[in-house]
Amino acid sequence: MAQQKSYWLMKSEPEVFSFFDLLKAPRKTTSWEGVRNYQARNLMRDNFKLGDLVLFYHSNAEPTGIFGVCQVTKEAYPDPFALDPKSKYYDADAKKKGLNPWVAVDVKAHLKFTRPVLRDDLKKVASLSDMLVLKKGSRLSVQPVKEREFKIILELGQPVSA
DNA sequence: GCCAACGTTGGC
DNA sequence: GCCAACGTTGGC
Repeated sequence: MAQQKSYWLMKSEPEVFSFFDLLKAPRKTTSWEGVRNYQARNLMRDNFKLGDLVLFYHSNAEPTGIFGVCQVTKEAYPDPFALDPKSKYYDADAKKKGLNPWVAVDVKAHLKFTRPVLRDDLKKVASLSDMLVLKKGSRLSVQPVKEREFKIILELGQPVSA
């Protein structure tokens, strides 16, 4: 049976880590660590598959929007930062129990948009109005995206190889 | 900087 | 198990 590719959106504050940081990273790859929300974790742990494509969204920024696409290059593995007391993602409870519930994945820059698809652009497209990221109060940092939505966004972003 | 919406914590 | 209080997210 053919592997079905899934599509995702992940938020990052560009002050912390932007899509441009990812382009400059060694092998244009980063570990996506520090997710500390169960719903987001479950998506990464159970549903992220090699080759899945991820929209890279800048949140809490000026401007907010999608700047490119990355690809899953390593499926879920235990997030080492959860057990590192020096990390801001440290989870003392996980350390104490000797049980790390958190996972990371690796993603690699895949496409960069020649025109970022800003939040305001997304809001103008009626067929994207169901997107979770556009809902008021939506805080989920890892979200599923429909193939249909993904394709529309690619058209808007005019991507080139990253 | 404000504040609404959300997820988590902890007292009961 | 309820729910108020709290801390965080993130658009504006």
